[in-house]
Amino acid sequence: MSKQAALPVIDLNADTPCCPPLAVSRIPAETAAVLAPAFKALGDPVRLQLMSMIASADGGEACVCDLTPAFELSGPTISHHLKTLREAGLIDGERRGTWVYYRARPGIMRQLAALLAFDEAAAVQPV
Amino acid sequence: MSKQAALPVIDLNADTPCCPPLAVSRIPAETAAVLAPAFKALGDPVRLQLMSMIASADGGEACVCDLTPAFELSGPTISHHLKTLREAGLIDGERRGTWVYYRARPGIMRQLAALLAFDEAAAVQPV
DNA sequence: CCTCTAGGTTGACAGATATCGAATCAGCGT
DNA sequence: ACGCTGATTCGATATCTGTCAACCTAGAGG
Repeated sequence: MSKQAALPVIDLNADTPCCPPLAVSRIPAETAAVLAPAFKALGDPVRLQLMSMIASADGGEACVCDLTPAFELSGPTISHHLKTLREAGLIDGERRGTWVYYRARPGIMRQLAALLAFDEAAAVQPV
Repeated sequence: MSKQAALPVIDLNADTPCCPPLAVSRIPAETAAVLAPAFKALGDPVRLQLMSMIASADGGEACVCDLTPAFELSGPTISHHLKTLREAGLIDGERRGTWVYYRARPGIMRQLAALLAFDEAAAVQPV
């Protein structure tokens, strides 16, 4: 990474309550355009596993050197998937010496989860 | 791969507690292969809006005749997106007379939301 | 029967994506 | 300096995806 001039990294960092659940009020087109790439990034089995390995890793971060051998895929391919997750705003990478560590961004994950909330309370929307 | 072996409709109906959150334990490859298509289906702005329009519709269902004119897209394109959502197990369609109505499947939505849960309790996993 | 309308299916096409090998970059050791 | 290792970027390619025009199907109503 090193330089991120016009990276499409999503700004939804953490505190933004952002959006009511999908099932409560219709998502505006702009919101959909911003959040869809995050779901898209999770829409690949490899990336979903990568995301889980990173988010559930001890210490909250995972080294690429531990992620790559977990799949029967080449290094460049894993790197590509990590880049996709990064550009979707789901993870954040940091180089420490020889190795690169990734950690999940809790804010956007909570937003996606909130968007998918589907309880009885959500069904009875507050007018 | 992805030559759609058997029925595309996902079996995760409602009651399956299924999986702990992404950030709690590493997702098995099989689970990722099953759930990734659902995220993938939500990874398009049009489908995300369609999903929201359907899930938040009055009575819990929406007519295609109301969905199509909400976008500047052709009928076949909307139909294609609805098929994608249906095959991902996110919605269910029913024809009543001339019109076709779609409604959201709460089970899989709750599963996806649970998978993305990311609270402090999840971060501090029980050893 | 026939016609009309609402949706879905098919075929085709441009653009995106997943994957790899080769090349490149970034640190750490000698 | 040099080489070694981990990670990313580049180039190429096969496949997938979003979109539309054209066509087909299901009901409703003559």
